[in-house]
Formats: sequence, C-alpha cells, structure tokens
Amino acid sequence: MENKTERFEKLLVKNGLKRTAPRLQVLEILSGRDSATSQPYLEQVMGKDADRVTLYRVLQAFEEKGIIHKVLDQQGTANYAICSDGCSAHEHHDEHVHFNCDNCHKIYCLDAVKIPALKVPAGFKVEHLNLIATGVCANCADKVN
Amino acid sequence: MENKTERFEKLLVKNGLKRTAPRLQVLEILSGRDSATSQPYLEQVMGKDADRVTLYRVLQAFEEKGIIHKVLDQQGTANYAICSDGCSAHEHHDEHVHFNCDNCHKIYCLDAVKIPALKVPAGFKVEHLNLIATGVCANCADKVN
DNA sequence: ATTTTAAATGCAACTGTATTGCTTTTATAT
DNA sequence: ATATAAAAGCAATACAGTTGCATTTAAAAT
Repeated sequence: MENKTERFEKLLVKNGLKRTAPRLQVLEILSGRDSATSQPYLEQVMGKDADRVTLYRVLQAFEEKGIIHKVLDQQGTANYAICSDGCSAHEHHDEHVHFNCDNCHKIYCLDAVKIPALKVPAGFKVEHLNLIATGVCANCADKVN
Repeated sequence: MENKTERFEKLLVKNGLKRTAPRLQVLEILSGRDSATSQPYLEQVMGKDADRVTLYRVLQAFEEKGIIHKVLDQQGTANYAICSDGCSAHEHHDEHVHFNCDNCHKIYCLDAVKIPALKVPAGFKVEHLNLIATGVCANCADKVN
C-alpha cells in the first residue's frame, strides 16, 4: 500500500499543481481532521512553516480544483473539508448537509445526509443548495448536561 | 389607516425599545426593500444620519427582539430581513429558504418554501436549519439569458 | 414644566478575516 | 545545468464587526 504522502503528491500532480511543502502539509492536516478547517486554524498549527497568505492561496487553489469544499461557519469564517470522490474542478458534488455544533463550534460534513430537492417560485433557477444544521454534535452531547 | 411611521413606533414600544431616529429610519429602509440588507448598505444610504456602530447595534437589538432575522451571504456578510409575523424575542419562526442570486447578489426570503425535516446521524441534535439556495433570481433571469 | 436616569448614540481605537501588489524562491521542463 | 512559470514570502491594505467610554436624549418621575 502506498503511503499517504505519495497519494497527496499524485493528487497535486493530477490537478496540475506543483508538489510544494505548504500544500502537502495542508493536505496532511486536513486529512487528519474530523471536521472542517479554517485558515486561522492552519496558520496556528503550522506556525512559521507557511505564510498566512500562502495558506489562503493554497486553500483557494484546492477549492478551484475540487480537492476541498468551502463552508461558512456562523461567524462567516470560511472552513474547508476534503471533498468526497467525484468532485473536480468542473463540478462539485458536495451537496450534503453540514452540521455546526453550538458547543465546540466544529463543522461536520454529514456525507450520508443529502439535501432534498426543492420547489422554488417561478423564475428562480437554483444552481446549488447549501444546508447548515446547527445544534449539538455527538461528541458534545454528554457535556451539555 | 394608520401610517407607516406610527406602525413602526408601536413596534418599537411593544418591544421595549425607545423611539429613536436611527431605528425608525432603519425600519423604513428595510420595509422598502425586497431583499435582505446589510449594515454596509444601510451605512451607505444613511450617510451621516447614523454612525456605523449605531447601525450594528440597531440591527442587533432588532434581531434579539425578533423583528428581523439574519442570513449570511456567500462572502459571510450578515444581511437582515424583516421577520414574518409570529417571530418574537423568544422564538424565531424564520426557517424558510433563502435564495442568493449569483448575478445581483441579492438575498431573497422565500417565505413560501419551508425547509424539510432532516434525518441526522445518531447523537447529533439539530436545533436550527439554514438552507441557502444559490442561482439566478427571477429579476435577473432575462439578463443572464 | 423640570429634573432625573437609564438607554441609546457617537466617536476612536481595535480585532480578525481576507485580499492585493510586488519581490524572491523553487519545482519542473528544457 | 539552465530557463521559466508557478508558488511562496512579505508588506500594506480592505472590510466587517466589536469594545470602551464620553455625550446625548427619550421617557419616567417629580
């Protein structure tokens, strides 16, 4: 079995992106997390390994190539999670529900929960659906009484 | 028939808020719009009639009293729209779908379109649902051919 | 009508997220 | 080994939103 770094390197090359240290490190971090990740978080854990601006640009490049997808938290901060298979630069297939925990503020991708189709008023043309549920996540259920 | 300003004044008093010029003016503006409104927009149209901070505080007070509800646009900026009847400080009943136009960037409240109930994984407890559809609105349909 | 007072406004400074322009470095192709 | 286009680094800036504090004012009390 090939190791993780090799997989990430192939992923970059496949998308026409150079194999650089900041990019590999971001992929490493994102893949090790169970919830969506923001630039400020990456900046904090990576310290001087990467410039603030580099992180923003890495995230933007990954999103454009369909490697990660963006979801805003309740403060309006962008958070990113690795896309499930089937996403590409041309088309994102990430129309699953996101869950925003009021307690720990993590954002989970509920990949199994799809967003139902919607009937909108005449004239409106829906391109994408974005459903964010807020509440208490499974990990916090105990702590919150 | 009582005039609009009288209605707004009663609305403020009913919610224990003083009848001030900035508040009345914000209600006036919000009621005259067909889409959700941001602080920066209010600041722009009101000019020196109200301080930036005052507008933020007015919007916050209105939201707490259930007079308006908040919806984030795709950039994460807060936008506000007047609540339909039935909202109060204790409970918001604004779980309708919001529509974010990719062309004019307006945010519409589709009051008629309710968010369907959702089945989430065990352990997660859903408190609120927030569904934003993006695409092209009825007004822009022609322009975008 | 005048005074009192709690609430609201205005102003200045600040925080945090994100972006832009430009220079330097580096991965990859030649 | 060299050339070059892409990426990273750095500085400055934009923009939404917040906080602390002094001043003003709506509404209540006298």
